[in-house]
Order: sequence, then C-alpha cells, then structure tokens
Amino acid sequence: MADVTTQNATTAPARAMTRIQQENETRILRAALEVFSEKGFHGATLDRIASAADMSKPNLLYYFKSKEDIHIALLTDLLDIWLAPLREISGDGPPATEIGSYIRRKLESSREFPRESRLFANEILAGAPHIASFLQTELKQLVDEKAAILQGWIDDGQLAPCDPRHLLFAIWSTTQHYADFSVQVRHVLGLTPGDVSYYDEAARMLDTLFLGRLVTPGTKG
Amino acid sequence: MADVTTQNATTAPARAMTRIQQENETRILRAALEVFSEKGFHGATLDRIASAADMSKPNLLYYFKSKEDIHIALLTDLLDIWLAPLREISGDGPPATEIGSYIRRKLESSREFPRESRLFANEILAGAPHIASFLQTELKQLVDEKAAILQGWIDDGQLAPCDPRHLLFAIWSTTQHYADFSVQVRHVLGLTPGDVSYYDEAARMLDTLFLGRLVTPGTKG
DNA sequence: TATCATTTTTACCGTTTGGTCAAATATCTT
DNA sequence: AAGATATTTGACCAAACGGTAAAAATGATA
Repeated sequence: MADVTTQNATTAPARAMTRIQQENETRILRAALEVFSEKGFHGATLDRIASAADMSKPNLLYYFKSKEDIHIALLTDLLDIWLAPLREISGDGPPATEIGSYIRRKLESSREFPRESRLFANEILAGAPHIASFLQTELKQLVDEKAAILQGWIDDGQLAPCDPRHLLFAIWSTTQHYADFSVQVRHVLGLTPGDVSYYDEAARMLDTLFLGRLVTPGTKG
Repeated sequence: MADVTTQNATTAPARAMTRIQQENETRILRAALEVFSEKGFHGATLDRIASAADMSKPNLLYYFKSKEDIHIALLTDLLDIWLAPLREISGDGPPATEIGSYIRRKLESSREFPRESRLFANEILAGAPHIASFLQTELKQLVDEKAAILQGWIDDGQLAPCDPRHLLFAIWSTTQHYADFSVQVRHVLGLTPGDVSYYDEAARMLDTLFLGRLVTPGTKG
C-alpha cells in the first residue's frame, strides 16, 4: 500500500510547473476532494472527478498517473490542515485559554474544511491504509508533546486528573463531528441541507463542556 | 434510493424460514457487516462478502436479491442498536446519574458493536442515503423527547444552560469516536491492532468531562 | 424410496472501471 | 513563422463488478 510519506521521495529533475499545469492540478484536486469526501475512495470514479474538473479522463491522468495518486496528494495536503490547530497549543497561557482556543480553532477548521475532515474520516474508517505511519510517528509524537503540557497542568492542579491524550480525543471527536456527521446534525435539528448555522450553538456547548461545569454540583442524590 | 423504512412493505405470504435459510442469512449478514464496515458500501464486493461467508456468490444472491438489499438489512438491524441507549434515558434520576449511565451505555455499545458503529458512520459520511428519513423522523422525535428532559434539568438549575441536543451530539461523538476512529486511537496510544484496553481510560475521561469539572476554577488569568 | 421443494453450483452476461496509446491540437520559445 | 514542447482527445482494453439462467445436488416429506 502506497504511503503518504513516500511521496516526493524521488530525486527527479522536476522542471518548474507551467501555468496550465498548476491551474489544472488545482482544478483536479478541488474536484477530487469534492468527490472523494462525498463518495469515499471506492465510491469515487475517475469519470466523476474528471467531469467535476471539467476535463477528460485521459487528460486528468496526464497530470496524476493514477486514482490513488490523486487521493494521496489530497491526504498529504490534508495532514497540514489537520495538524495546524494542534501545533499551536503552548504551555504559555492558562489551561482554560489554551484549551478554549484550541477547541475554537478545531471547530473553525470543521466549518472551513468539512470536505477535508470527511476525507480524513473516510481514511481512518477504512483502516488508515495510507496514513498509518503518519499516525504512528508524526501525530503520536506531537500528541505526546502536547500531552506533556496538559500533564503539567494536571500536576499543578489546574486540570482534573485524566489521560491528556484522551482529552485530545474528546476535543477531536466533538469538533470533527460537526463536519463528519453534519448530515445527521442537520436532520436532527431540522435544518436545510446547506445550513451551517449550528456552529454558534456548537461553540457554546463545547465551551460549557470543556471549560465550564455541565452538571451543577450538590444536586446529586 | 431505496430506504430502510420501505422494507417489508410487501404483503407477501412469507413462508416460515427453514433452518438452512436462517443459518445462511445470519452467516451472510455477519460476513457482510465485517466487509461493509471495513470497506464501505462501494469498497465491499459481493465476492468478498460471499467468500467471508464461505459461500458462492450466486448462492449469496439466492438469499439476498442484491448488494443493496444486504446493506439495507444491516442498517435496519443497526438502528435498534443505535437507539437503544438513548431510549433508556428518563427524567427519574438526577441528571448526573442519567447522563452518566447514558454515556456508559453508549461507550459500551461502541466496545461491543464497533462494526455496527463504523457501518453507521460510513452511511452518514456518504450523506445518509438510506436512513435520511429515519434521521428526520424517528431519531429527531426521540431526540426532541429526550432533549425536553434535559431542558427540564436546565430550567431547574441542575444542568448548565445549553442546547440539550448539542449535549447529545457531544455524547454521541465522544463515545462513537472510540469505535469509528479506533485505528487512530490505537496508533496514537501505541497499542497493537486488536487492543481495546483504552476503554477504561476513555470511561474515566468522559466521566470527568461530562460529570466533573475539567478545568479547575480560580486559576484563570 | 419416490417425490417435491429447497439449496448450491457452473457457466455466463452486460456494464463499469481504472488505465493506455497514438494521434491531434494548442502553447511557448526563438 | 517554425520548431519544439506541452496539452488534449477519441478510441480502446483488460479486469472487476453486480447479477442471471439453468442445471445439478441436497434436503425434507410421505
């Protein structure tokens, strides 16, 4: 199985891209993102992607030598988007500030890049065939690094005792849910297909959940 | 697009199932669940399903007249599993108890039925083509009903002000994440493929998050 | 055991799919 | 304008796919 990390491993001469080349590659990637994120890898066909890119199939294959190549190119771009909010976490501010802004960045990422989020979800659901090594190395390393910061806050008594990595999981899942399960969210809320107005309420909910206190104490039993 | 709710709409005479029929249908459904949940609808092939069921493809099609029929049968079974934990929520106990046990049921459901959870996730990601009407009617109705209970607690001051439906989203996403994104969870935690030992720590995390207080107050600023 | 219904298999079909190839066209450079 | 290079296209292909038909084999029943 081809891996994302093996990309550009060649030491090709690599002429500079022409204008047409650049334009068409972006057109293809944009079209492919649309189709892949909606249909999944196997549900997407080159004909659909080509048609979405307003291009013939052989012409599409002139720029990317295979369907998998397009998919890998998309995943590669995606990983930066996915990691960016996490990278910004620092131990400088107080936990409430740092965690709160991380959640806001992650939620904003869901709103701005729902297709990328669904592409990622599809890849993980499929067993992460292309990004397994990324998850094991780059992501794991970054998570361990940021988890250490959170652990510091726990040791300080600024954060409740917990496995900080699971706290990150909780942030990932709740924020990505609004992109990946947007169809369900909309149906349950009774909204129309394109409507993304739920993001404001989502932000409030996550603020309460992660930074406030959900259940009022003293009312138990 | 065939819908889950249109199943069994026929008024067929419907002879009683033979022993072989029952056995083979369960074998097929079990095999199909394995393949569909891992590969998605389009990634799954009848040959794979048949081979996983240790059966020839035409024989498989003797029991289910199409690939989509198998898929719909699985989704139908799935919806009960998915709804069961939610149905049990009642306004009898205190919020901490009710919410806590709902989370435990949901998390247990992820541990016990990860394939079903991934099948559901795949369906939603694909735009919920088969269960759209279920989401809009049955699920929406149940959510509204349970949200009213939560709203009661908010009005009582037992629960922080929030849209209760988004609280449910948060519970769904965090608990299902451990089934749907298990590959990522394992890679990040450095666990081996089959390992599900992370569920204990997950339960603790979700308890702290939903029932406790994550960020210690008074340390802000 | 003879009969009938159920189950299974073999051989096959039409379509879709990812991908190729060579020829045609457009673009860039001098 | 001419030649070289880059781009685009139509025709095509082999494999994989979902599904069918009919005969063969098995099971139940009397």
